[in-house]
Amino acid sequence: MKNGDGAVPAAHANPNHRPNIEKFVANIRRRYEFTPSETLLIQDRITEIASFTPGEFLVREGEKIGYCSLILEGFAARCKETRGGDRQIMELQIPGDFVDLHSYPLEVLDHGICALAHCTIAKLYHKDITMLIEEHPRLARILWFSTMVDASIHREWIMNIGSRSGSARIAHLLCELYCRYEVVGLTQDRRFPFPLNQTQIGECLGFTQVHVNRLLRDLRESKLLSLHDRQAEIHDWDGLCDLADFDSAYLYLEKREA
Amino acid sequence: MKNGDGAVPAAHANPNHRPNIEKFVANIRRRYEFTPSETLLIQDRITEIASFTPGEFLVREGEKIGYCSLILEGFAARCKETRGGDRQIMELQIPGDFVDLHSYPLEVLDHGICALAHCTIAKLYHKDITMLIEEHPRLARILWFSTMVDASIHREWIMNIGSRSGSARIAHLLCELYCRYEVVGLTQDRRFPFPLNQTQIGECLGFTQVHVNRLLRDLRESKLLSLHDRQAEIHDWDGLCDLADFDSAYLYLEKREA
DNA sequence: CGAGGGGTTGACGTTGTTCAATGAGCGTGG
DNA sequence: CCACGCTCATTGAACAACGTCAACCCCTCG
Repeated sequence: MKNGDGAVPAAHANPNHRPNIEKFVANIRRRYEFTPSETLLIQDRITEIASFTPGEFLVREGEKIGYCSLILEGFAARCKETRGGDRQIMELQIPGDFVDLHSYPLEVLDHGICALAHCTIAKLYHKDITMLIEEHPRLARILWFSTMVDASIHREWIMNIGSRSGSARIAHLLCELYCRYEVVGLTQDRRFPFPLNQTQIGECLGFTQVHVNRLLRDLRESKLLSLHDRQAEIHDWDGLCDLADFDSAYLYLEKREA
Repeated sequence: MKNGDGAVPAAHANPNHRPNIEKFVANIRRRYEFTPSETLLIQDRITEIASFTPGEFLVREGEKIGYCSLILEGFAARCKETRGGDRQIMELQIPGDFVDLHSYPLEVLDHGICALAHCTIAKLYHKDITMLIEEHPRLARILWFSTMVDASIHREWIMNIGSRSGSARIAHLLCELYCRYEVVGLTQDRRFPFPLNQTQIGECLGFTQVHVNRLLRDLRESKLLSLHDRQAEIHDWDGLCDLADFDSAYLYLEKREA
């Protein structure tokens, strides 16, 4: 899974020496003007790349770490463990997500971050973030905004789990991911990467694996969506949005001032 | 029902009269050093006070407003409406909460904020926040932190609704509120203000009013907690925490550096 | 070849919803 | 003052949604 489309207006003359953060930049540029030189500011603060295999934790619940992780490739989840040993997933993270930027103001993370597929991440140390935003207050605003979109996604998940029917919950999860993948250019036709098994889908939505299986069968038989080979395929986008009562406003995909 | 905007032409006609933001400051001082002069910085930017009656909206979903609301007195909720006309509550807000600080980075709010008891709020305009944090970058960090605690609370609610049993969900809700009320000095013994009816409790937890009624009966009969006269009374704190699997870490109540 | 991870299905128990009726408390207008 | 309408809490009975347990399948990997 290499960066297939080297599209970003060359901030990096030499891609071997700077990490490829084009998907993160795509997320920003969807909402703000963002120049190649601003991209460079961030790239130059990244001194470490790390990778994780499925099941490994990027950060553990309660851990105090001095850096934030930007996902370059792969798939991860914010999660907490219940007393009974089960797990609740509270957000899915895809390439381009600045997944634990929350730890910058919070210092200690209330939840863990677990790789669900092989992940490559870039580390940005808190002290470097501090320097960046002191020199470029505009970046502070953009980063703050980015964490507030996470909060908005959390709220929509509360809505999803608390208020929607079983199949609507799954439909909504897939609608969200489709929209987010589209921003970073990882959809083709109506397909996108979806490495979760049925147990993990259940951990997102508060269902057992068996129940997820039955709901997925319903969705398949209604010709709305299907899952194959760690990919999701949406067969009827309008029908899916309608079932899910999906409105992408909470993802804040529109361009803004400033 | 008229809009509460400017309903009260301000306890503010008198410029010497500064709004009482002591509960907000108590929230900050629980986590950060915060001087009286820093308190003044904020007080002097507050030019308007407003009040709202139960059921009125401080902000409507999708509304673009130019200010943030700090709750001085009362009780409010972040909520969204479902297609079916039902409502999901995603966070409860008490005095001292900077309830829609989220709108500062987001500009438009993805959810509404509804008064559940008579509320008095102080308005802080976005342009004034911008000036404040430009001149005092430390405030930016404190405000960002404050919004990240909201995100952490959202995550715990996802956990609550997605993973806990019926009575544990109610127990957890009450444990959280007790801890937050204690920070702002509004508990006495094991009692604190709790103006929600059973329907509204259901809107927080994804239950019907009828089911909430039965769960509350169970909690009462287990001598864990009871609700009277718009107040909650906890009879067995340890037992309640145990049932709820409650750990206050996600509220970030400890003092921090910087 | 067997072990192990994932998906699928059936039978049955539990949790939560729906519909409906009843009562307690409280404010309003006659 | 009482009668009335309103909100809120309470309870029962029928029903739907979801979980639990268990079996079985397919595929991959060693």
